Amino acid sequence: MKYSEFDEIIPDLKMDICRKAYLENRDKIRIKKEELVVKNLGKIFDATLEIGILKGFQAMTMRDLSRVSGLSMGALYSYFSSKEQILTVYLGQGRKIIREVLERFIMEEALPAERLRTAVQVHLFLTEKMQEFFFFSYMEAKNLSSKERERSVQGELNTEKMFEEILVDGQESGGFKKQNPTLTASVIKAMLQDWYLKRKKYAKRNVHVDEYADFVMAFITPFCIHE
Amino acid sequence: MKYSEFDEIIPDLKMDICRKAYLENRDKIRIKKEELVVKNLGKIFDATLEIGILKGFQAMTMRDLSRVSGLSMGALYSYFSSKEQILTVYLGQGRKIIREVLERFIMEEALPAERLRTAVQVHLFLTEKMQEFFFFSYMEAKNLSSKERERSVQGELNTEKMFEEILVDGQESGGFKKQNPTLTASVIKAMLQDWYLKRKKYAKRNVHVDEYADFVMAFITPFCIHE
DNA sequence: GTCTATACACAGATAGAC
DNA sequence: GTCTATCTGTGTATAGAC
Repeated sequence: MKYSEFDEIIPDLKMDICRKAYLENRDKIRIKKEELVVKNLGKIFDATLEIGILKGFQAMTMRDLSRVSGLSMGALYSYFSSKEQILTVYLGQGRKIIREVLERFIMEEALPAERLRTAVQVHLFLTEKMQEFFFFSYMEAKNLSSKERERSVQGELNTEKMFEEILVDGQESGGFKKQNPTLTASVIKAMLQDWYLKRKKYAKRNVHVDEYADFVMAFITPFCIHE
Repeated sequence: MKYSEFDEIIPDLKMDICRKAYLENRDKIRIKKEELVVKNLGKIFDATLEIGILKGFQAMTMRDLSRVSGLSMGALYSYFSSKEQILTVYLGQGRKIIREVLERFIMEEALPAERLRTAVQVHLFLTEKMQEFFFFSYMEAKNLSSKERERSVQGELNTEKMFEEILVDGQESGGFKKQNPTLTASVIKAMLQDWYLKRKKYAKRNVHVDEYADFVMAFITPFCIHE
């Protein structure tokens, strides 16, 4: 699969986050017209991401957010009861959407070697599509409440677990070399994270996500798979 | 080399940072007794690191810093003229010390394969020894002034460049497989960064830094070196 | 539903006593 | 050199007009 194909298949994730955020927080949001809420949540989340990436969530003021989103301070507080809640809801819903997409794509493949390739590709393609969100999410995880932070860490561990299972499966059903699957999954994940944490570096070097995916596969193959 | 050996050879880096910070900022620091300044800079930097890791530098207040460091607000401001300056001086001096140590250890080796192993080990050992500093430095780089942030990015690129040079050298003088040295250096660095960014995860799994170093070498060897 | 104006708390920074 | 007390700006959050 190429990124261009993936990009066409995948739905509008931004809007999904907003709609899900509305549905799960209807009781807390004072505004009632669904269309309006979804539209304004979009403005709020976009602005949060933009400012948050630039100077961090803590340093973002509600006045900043008001200015960039185009909503007044008063309006913002009829969607969220606190600044902290914006972060919690945004990152929480994003995490759910991401998990859904990852699971949907990766479950399709049967052979371990193909599942490994697909997992690497889908992970990279998804982080390419939502690079800013992933970056922001990574950097701001520590500012979440301990309960939410725990969930965030767990989400990362699940991704790693998925790679570990593919590796164990490959070792058992043949074709994969014997190695420590936990550590291997861990460093594969580190390579994938570099793509969204250092996006600008790769852009400057004109490395396309398809090229990076191929490279990562070429790198891990001689260690993981008999040839 | 084992981490335990490295740990014994290496000087007291914390104190080096404080002493260097004093020497380069004598004009800006209102206190004049060297011994006293170095001691109090130690308290200030330790407290900054402790609070900064917990909730981020932006969220740390000068009152927090006063409480944890044991110095009054007034005293803090006779060492630094602003909160921002504490970050700039601390990260800047840390970066210099780190570069010195890296260069000193890695220049010793002659053969590319040995230099690669040493570079991996020294990098991991250094980040193990100063894990909190590296973590903090990574997370707070975006809060630096644009000039200082540029230096920070450049520091990372230099590390990568070092790996790239070892790889190119190995390819030219034989023994290393032909591959893209820039991308290879990039993912090696990603694996090394994971060690200090996810320190707690590895601690929970009882993975020692020596084991991780061996694993990283085992992982990159079949891709980089003819066997 | 959205706005402006404002309350109130707390941040960074400084003055001046000791 | 270090402290306490205090100034002043800015932050989050709300009240109430439209």
